[in-house]
Amino acid sequence: MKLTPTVQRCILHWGEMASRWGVSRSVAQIHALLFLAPQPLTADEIAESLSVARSNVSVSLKELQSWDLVSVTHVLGDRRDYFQARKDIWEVLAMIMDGRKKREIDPTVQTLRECVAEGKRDHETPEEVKERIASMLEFIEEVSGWYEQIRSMPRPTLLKLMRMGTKVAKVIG
Amino acid sequence: MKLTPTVQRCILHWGEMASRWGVSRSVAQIHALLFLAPQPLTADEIAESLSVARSNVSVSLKELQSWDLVSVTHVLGDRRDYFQARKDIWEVLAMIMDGRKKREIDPTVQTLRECVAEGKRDHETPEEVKERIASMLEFIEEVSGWYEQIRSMPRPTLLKLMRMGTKVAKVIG
DNA sequence: TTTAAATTTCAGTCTTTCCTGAAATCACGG
DNA sequence: CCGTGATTTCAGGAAAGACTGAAATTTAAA
Repeated sequence: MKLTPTVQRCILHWGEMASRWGVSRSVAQIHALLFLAPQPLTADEIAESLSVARSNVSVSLKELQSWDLVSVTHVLGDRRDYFQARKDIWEVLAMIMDGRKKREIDPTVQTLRECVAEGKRDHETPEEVKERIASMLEFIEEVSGWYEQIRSMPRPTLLKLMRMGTKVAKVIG
Repeated sequence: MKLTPTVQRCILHWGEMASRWGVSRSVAQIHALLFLAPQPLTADEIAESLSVARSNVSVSLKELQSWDLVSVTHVLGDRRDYFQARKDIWEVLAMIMDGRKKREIDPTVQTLRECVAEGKRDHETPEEVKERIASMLEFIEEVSGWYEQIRSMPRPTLLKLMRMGTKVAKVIG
């Protein structure tokens, strides 16, 4: 399947951004392709469109599925898997944030908790340093908690809030 | 300068997280070290504490300075540069977000705008795809705009808002 | 079953990024 | 303006990560 120059450009840019965020280029490009694609695609179509190895597509799709960004569908009378991406951008963002929280933030909170606990019986680390570690933990926990709350809000409410911008500040006085 | 096990653990964990976010391990470790350090450190002290090459420290410090996370100070009668990191975690987060917005989000908006413009005279890309690109652009612009607003709020207001959590929703009814 | 298509695994290779150490440059006191 | 110590630059090496292609496995139709 041949990509139009406009689509190519989006996919290429997406791939470049990805590497800056610790995501492999293939994964990002495949995600971009599926996000833009009007219909679900087979792994072979993806491999051909992006000129990457079929096996790479397989691994990358597994990765995208683990992030809940891509799912599999089937076509009657066709054994091949067809892949489609979430199309709702808000959902996409939520999936990515949930994933990063689970994979990076939560383990960091865990480690910091252990460091703080360790600090209790550690007499070589200066108090000031221990306090900074503790306040870092507190900070991450606070932001995490806020994220959970935001996450639980119905989308229209969140949108309304966002669109109020700084005006919410006036309401809460 | 010898690091205590607790401090080492924090620095090591920070370094590991960094690579998942597209930041080099050295940069992250140096940042962690300076963030925890009670006093400013010289480049040599940093190199020794973390067992990395002096030149690596130099480059990494430049990187951290470009993010406005680290600054230079001097000690009377000492020619060497002393480095210190921002200690206010909220400020640290703000610097990182500002930096990523400037380096990744803004160029992405630029590219998407060009893609949308290109789409006007492009007749091979399906309408549906063009629309998805346009809505992606709109989405990023909306979130960016919201970020700018939040960014302009005084910290106490932001904190109050955050701590209200889902309760703000009730206020705006 | 058997067979063939579809998919996945994985060892090896390639790329990219990071880091080092030597040399160059800079900065300041004498 | 020379010399010493501090800092930076940069070419090359090392490490990490990504990608490929062949072989193995799975799947389902015949």
